[in-house]
Amino acid sequence: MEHTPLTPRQQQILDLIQDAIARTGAPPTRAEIARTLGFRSANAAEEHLKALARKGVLELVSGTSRGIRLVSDAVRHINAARGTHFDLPMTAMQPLLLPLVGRVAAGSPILAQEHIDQSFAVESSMFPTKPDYLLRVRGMSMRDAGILDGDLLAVQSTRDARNGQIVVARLGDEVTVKRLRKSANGIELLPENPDYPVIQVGEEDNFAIEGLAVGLIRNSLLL
Amino acid sequence: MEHTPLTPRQQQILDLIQDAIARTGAPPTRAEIARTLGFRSANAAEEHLKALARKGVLELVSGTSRGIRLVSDAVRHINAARGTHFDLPMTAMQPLLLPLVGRVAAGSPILAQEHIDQSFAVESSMFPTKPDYLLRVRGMSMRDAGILDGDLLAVQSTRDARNGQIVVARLGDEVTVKRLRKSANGIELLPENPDYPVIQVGEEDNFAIEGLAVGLIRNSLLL
DNA sequence: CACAAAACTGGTTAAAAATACAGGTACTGG
DNA sequence: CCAGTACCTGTATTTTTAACCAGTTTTGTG
Repeated sequence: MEHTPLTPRQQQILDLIQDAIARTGAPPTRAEIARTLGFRSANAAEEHLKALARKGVLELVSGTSRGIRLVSDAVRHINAARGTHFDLPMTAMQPLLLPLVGRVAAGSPILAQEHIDQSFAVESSMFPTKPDYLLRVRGMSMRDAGILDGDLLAVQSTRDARNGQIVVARLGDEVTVKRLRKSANGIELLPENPDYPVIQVGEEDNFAIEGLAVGLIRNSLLL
Repeated sequence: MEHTPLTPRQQQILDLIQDAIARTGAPPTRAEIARTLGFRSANAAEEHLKALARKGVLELVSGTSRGIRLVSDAVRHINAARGTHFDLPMTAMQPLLLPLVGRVAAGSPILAQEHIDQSFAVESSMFPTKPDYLLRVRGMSMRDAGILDGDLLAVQSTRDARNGQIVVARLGDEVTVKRLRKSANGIELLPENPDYPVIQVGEEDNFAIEGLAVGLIRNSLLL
């Protein structure tokens, strides 16, 4: 059952399906195909799928959503997806594996246990300074600095921060992210949200700077 | 993510999902899970999925059929390891080289030329959906969503966005980042900053969704 | 030119699917 | 004993999706 060659358009549809599977883990719907290619009707996609099914490169499972099965023969390089991204030779980058440590208190500080959820590989050149770990931010006390609940803060372990920098600070057993202010009166930790109080650091507070915020990653942007 | 171990039942659900993907090429629906395990209500499956999502072994894509995404095994295995940071086994990660395209207008939109400044390698599992490029955000129109001037927005090229998602949209020659609102009255682009106006999309506006914001990287945090 | 296949637009309909809500049982740690 | 969690049943509602029908435009070919 040697297949009739595919038309360019049909090949495009097939590539799109492979790409969707690679991206999302599931085949696309008719409507998604149509939208991606700019069709104004899902029926255009439907007919293409039927044509591809007739030619034997895929199989349609009737009545089930996303019921498109690629026939194994059509297993080709998934990388020939979209021109915009491509895989990187393994040797080309210098990855750091940064542990993601448990959620930090950011509001009225909650204790943060040093529990490593998982790790992320990031390129060492991604941030101006090499971070040592990622910290999941809890709370909205730094909202106006664009640091939101759930964000991953890239932190460099250091005891040495300058005035005005955003730091990870420990107060007793609790860890918090704040802007540092050193003045004649002593040290203050400033939230970036008027709903939260400024923290005055006392002598007996068991205070320490744990690290310096050097970057931020947000992966919870999608609804 | 063995921080919370799975219950036997939850492990069973997870195995079932992997099996379904292996056999049919797509994740199962709630009803299919329920049927396979003999549940009389699909809601039982729904709740198991939510529990698994809370424990981080999978992700649920809201509103889409079969919207179950398994978090890559590789990532989970790495998590068992500890230490501050260390080099990554070559096989363990799948790096993407994302081009950083020129600045986007975010305020009163300025045109954005598609000029690739440089590229960044990121781990494909860093964001819930695979991005295609990074876009440097210009302006403060999305300030209250925590997207600031200079941030790198991870964008997936797609024409297909849901109501309320943050999109990269083109209006004529200009590119802008806004929250999408689709209603009976038509399409609106909402800024997340009261100082900026809501954009009503007209029929003749040469409007198109360029992509979907899936994540954010800020490397300008250091003073 | 004539004609067919390919490639669509536009609309309809019924099934499939997600998802919320309101319960109900069994077990477990404090 | 109580609260919390895991694990379910059953019902309901709204989207999403597949699938079909009836046309139109484009394109290649004899």
